[in-house]
Amino acid sequence: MSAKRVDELTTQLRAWDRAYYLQDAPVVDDATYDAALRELRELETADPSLVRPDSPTQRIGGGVSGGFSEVRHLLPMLSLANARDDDELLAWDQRLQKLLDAAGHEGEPAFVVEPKIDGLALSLVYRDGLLERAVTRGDGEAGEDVTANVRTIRAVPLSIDDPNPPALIEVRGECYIPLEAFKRLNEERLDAGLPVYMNPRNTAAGSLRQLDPAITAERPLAFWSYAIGALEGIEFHSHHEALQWLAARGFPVNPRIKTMTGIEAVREACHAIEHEREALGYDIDGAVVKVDSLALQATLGAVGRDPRWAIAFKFPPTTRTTKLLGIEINVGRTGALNPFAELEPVEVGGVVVRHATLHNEEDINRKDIRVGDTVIVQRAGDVIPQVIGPVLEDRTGNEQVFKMPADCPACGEPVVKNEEDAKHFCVNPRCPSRDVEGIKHFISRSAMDIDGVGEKLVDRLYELELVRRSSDLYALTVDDLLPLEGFQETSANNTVAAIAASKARPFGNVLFGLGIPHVGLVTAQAIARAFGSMERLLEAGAEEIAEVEGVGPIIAEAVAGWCADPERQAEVAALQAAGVTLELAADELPVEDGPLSGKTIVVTGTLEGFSRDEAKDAIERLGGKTTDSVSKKTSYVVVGASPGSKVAKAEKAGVPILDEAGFRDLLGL
DNA sequence: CGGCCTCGAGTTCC
DNA sequence: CTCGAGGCCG
Repeated sequence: MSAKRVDELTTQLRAWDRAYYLQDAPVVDDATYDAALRELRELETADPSLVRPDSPTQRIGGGVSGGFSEVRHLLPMLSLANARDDDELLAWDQRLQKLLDAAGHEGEPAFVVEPKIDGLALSLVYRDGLLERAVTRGDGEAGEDVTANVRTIRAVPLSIDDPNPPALIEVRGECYIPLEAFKRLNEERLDAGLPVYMNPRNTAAGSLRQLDPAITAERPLAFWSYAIGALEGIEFHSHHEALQWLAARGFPVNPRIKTMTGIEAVREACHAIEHEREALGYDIDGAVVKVDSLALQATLGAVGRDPRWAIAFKFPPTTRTTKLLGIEINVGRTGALNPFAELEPVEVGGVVVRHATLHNEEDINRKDIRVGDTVIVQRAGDVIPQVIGPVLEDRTGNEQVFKMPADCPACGEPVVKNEEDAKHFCVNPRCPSRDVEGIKHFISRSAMDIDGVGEKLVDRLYELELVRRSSDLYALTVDDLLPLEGFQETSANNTVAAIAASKARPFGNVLFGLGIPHVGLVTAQAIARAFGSMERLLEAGAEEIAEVEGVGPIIAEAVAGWCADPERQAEVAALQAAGVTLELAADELPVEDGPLSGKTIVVTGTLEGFSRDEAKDAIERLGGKTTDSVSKKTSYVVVGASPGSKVAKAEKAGVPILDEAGFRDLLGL
């Protein structure tokens, strides 16, 4: 009896959810909806055996979570290349046509054009039809597990409406807050005397990161599905087929998504969406164009992290005008003088902008930006604000043309500018600004990752002459910190401990932290692996350094020059004395005698189970070497999806070709 | 030598 | 995220 009623109520509530979120047409008032939900909850309380995992009452169930764990995506979530205007869109189409012609495809491909929702990308994994996991995009490789919070979003189905759901399907889409709901939310907050939220996107992001799902449940989050990721037990042939499949099974799919042929139709569709922008009821920042056929998508592949088969057509960003109060200069750790605009605060696209970068003197003068001008400020999406140019009609004649100072604003030494460089440089090696920025670089996440020492603290420690070089950090004591404002026994202890903990950072990160010009994290790690220790690197000459993969004469010279400087050598010695790791750990050492020793392996195309880095890591851990180009010396070429020209080259050179399964065998997996 | 790709450096805001 | 520059393939 009750079981039947539970079924009825579940079906009814789901239909209402769908009407509300999919057709944007609520068919019942809140009271009726709540009454049905309450009745269902009572029945379930009376007989807990009736509770189904996908019952509408089970949206808030997880309780308070203890933070969010990082989860690796089943397949990387790619980013999108941008087209800022029609020309760039047409250029993309031409590149596409050329690649397709080369691949023997005839005629124009079909495209799908979709509004690009300004929200947060999510990955929803359904196993056997039930929502198992929801993860934020993160860096594309791994994101945060927000399952408990996403379950509270009524637009997200807890189960797939299908009697025979696939074993596994990853649904991707955008979580967002509709503008109307956002306005209402802010009105409620005003009434309650709470501060209002700035914009829907950030509020949606904040809502998903709530530790208590009950709070997330109260936020008006919505969802559009727009892609499929990992799959098992089902196959699609085109993007629009996948979207239709989703729409038929209870997933919200944006009704403005259209399929068409020919770039001219695509262009018109993009502009049509742009014209509708204000009337949509949610924020968008462009249109996304995708090649419809999944086979063609595979043929086209990706460049870096951007798939070649899709592009984001960006709408011109929101712009505002404001007054340019002044132009200030930062001196970076490399000595580069970076001018930035001091602006009268102005709200652009939901954020108050006070500063904007101005790149260099030439750029400022080419745009004819003068201090005192009314300037146009632009902010695309949530990207860095830019000063586009002056409003010439507002000129009074009192504006000042900008000139880069002749002396460094931080140390007063003369500034140097080479003809061929765009930037001015302070070349004083003891410039305080360069020192401080160097220390900030040292503590940064990718370098020593010293939590508990922030930029402000570095500034203060430098002023107080407690820390003048990075190595001085390791001499800091609790007694040094206690007199500083904001430090108690506990916080001082934590800071000292965090600094000490950084001594164990891998050599590659330490080398990066030293701040050698042209040496970023990737290059630092390559050099670290090639030399094994700081000691060996210091002995090496430029020529030997240039043999490292990805290092040419310019970088090699920069490294050798750095190593030859007695002051740098003293700094290295101080770090050594402090106990900082200056050599590879045992598990990072090039394996002398592994199963792949002496083998050179090239990986091409996209592998299912490995990112490029992971594949490289796995090979190196077994003693093998990886390179990018196929030659007679290559032992194997590992070929993933959508490979490039390397396959043909491998065949020609008679190099054995492995697919992913063969690669796993090789690795002994 | 030209073009493509990858990497480095600096930046803003919450 | 973007711009510029270094490295490397063709």
